[in-house]
Amino acid sequence: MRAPQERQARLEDVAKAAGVSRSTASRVISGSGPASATARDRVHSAVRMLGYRPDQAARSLVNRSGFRVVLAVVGTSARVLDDPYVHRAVAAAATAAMPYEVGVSLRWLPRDAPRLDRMLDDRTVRGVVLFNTTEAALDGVPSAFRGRVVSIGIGSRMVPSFDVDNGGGAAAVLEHLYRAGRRRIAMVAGPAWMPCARRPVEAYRDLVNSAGLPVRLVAGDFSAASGRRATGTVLDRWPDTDAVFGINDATAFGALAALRDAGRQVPADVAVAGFDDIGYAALSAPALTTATHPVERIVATAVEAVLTQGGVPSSRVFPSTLVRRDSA
Amino acid sequence: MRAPQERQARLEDVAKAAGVSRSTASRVISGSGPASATARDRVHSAVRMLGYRPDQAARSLVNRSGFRVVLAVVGTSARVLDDPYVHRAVAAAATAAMPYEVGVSLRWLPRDAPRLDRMLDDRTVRGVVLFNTTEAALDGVPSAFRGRVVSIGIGSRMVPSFDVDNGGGAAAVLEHLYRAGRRRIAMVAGPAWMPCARRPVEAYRDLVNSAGLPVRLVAGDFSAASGRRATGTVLDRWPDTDAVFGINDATAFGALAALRDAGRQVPADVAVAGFDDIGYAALSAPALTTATHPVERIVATAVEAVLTQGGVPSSRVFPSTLVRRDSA
DNA sequence: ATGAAAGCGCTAACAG
DNA sequence: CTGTTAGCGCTTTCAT
Repeated sequence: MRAPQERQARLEDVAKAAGVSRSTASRVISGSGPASATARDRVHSAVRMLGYRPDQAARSLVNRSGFRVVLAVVGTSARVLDDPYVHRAVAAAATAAMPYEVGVSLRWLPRDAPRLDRMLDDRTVRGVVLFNTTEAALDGVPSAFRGRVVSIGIGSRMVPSFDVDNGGGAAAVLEHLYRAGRRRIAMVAGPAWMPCARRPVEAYRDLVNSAGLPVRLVAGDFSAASGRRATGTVLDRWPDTDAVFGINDATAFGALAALRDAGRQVPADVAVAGFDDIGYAALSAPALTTATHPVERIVATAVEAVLTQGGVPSSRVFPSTLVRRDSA
Repeated sequence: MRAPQERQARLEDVAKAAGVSRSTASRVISGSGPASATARDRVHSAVRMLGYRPDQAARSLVNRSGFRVVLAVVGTSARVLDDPYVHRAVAAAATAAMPYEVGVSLRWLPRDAPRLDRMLDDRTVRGVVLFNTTEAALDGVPSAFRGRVVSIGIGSRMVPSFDVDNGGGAAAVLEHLYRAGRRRIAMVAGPAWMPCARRPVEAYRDLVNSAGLPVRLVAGDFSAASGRRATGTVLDRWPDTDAVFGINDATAFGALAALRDAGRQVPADVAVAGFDDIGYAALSAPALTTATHPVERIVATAVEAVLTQGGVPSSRVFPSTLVRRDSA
């Protein structure tokens, strides 16, 4: 309802309109400190009347609070930032942070030296969202920063975790393969150092152990190229493999390519399944069987947790469900 | 070289160390206003000595400059933000903006009412990068904001443009199809309202006109689903089509799926080509022939242009080159 | 060319 | 519960 061409209302304008002091107005608006019910009402309606929006720069200055969220991706090289999964996450974060009037930055955190403290004592940084984090990186979070760091992946006492139930999702995929009669199932895993790739591997071990199947495990790096390479290795070492489970969809696409190169029919000769259910999964030839990964919701929740200093954020696991298509 | 556990140096510390006043130090550091050579040297070395970094919040407050870059994507619905192309762009922007200590926000701009002014008088916004913009949206940029708005796509006198040479890239792809003997080439275009999809269509018209080929043009919306649908339409209307050119790779993947459904061999019966050279282009069956689109470089250049208020940014066109694979 | 002084808009003691 | 006062760190007139 504010006249369009006027100068932005300041706190002082609100206070004047409400007939209170700046301090009272500030207390009401920021929700910290006491205020009478009447003062509260009058300030709130003045805010609405004037279309007042607090100046974030001024707030940052006095609170030393920072005005951007950093997505810190742990990895062995800066190329981890090229991953479509990371891209989706950044877009989701930038969208989720929009209403808070804070921006998002993207940064590679070297696995060998995940120096989080340097990032956290940067006054421009309001919070950090960790990706693919390791125990070492989590241990490097000083307790003074509790609540300003969250993790998409494993967490710690200090750092709440927001993650997909990739153990459950992987189990669902593997069970599907098993029920379809597959008995010589290979898995292309992620890098061994990556904690978030562990639960799917555990799900795989659980299945092969309990069903008495052979273990056929090869490491990849989440990329399609590595899926292709690793699947080549699988076919060399265990030519009678009848299913390949990729740690993610990109890996599975690489598997499809390798099987095509080798002249194997999918799913007739070899079934293939992935994880994530990215857009292209419905378009590959054959369309990819996989499990869902609600990246957007997870990231949005994590970003809001780090931005909402109010409630202490608590960890949360997001379900993953099987998506049956043609490849398995 | 600064001791790690000390409080961040302020401008006052620098001034003291350099033996000058805060004003002089400020002038030297921000590079505006006069300063003697000696003062300059002393301030610069004090900065280095103390590891001084200006407090962006304080700067924002006094300069009213803003501390985030908004990527504004024009489209008919908020789902335009789901596009992988947009995701890559956001990630690239967040990376490019990192050293400037500013974050990135992502926002949908309704095609019907691209209200840019609301965004530009938001004090938290340092600059805006437009995506898929229309002439109407560009006309809505007040001249007061010259230099604070750049466009990935078409530009205007007020708004510099950074874009791939998609006309040239499309021409290269089409020429490749023609040289391979294709004479009944269909194109799946983008939405008619989208200016950035026009030049490839012009390239298509140029080829069919000059070579006397039939015009087979169907609209899509950049999605794989639309590519699949549109290719179905093409096959219905012109069953003897021997090539399909998609406005982007996603569209081309949809075309591959449609042709598979229809039992056509690619490239034997029908050649398929796309545009963008995204990661999966090398993995589809068959691998997709396409043209490059250096999104990361384009976005990084645009973001730096909007952040570097110094030089008036000038428009720039980035080359696109043919990538021959198996589908055409 | 340089320094003193006055804010940018907000929050947080501290009295009342 | 409320108002007064003093800054947060920086830039920028305005004298000198």
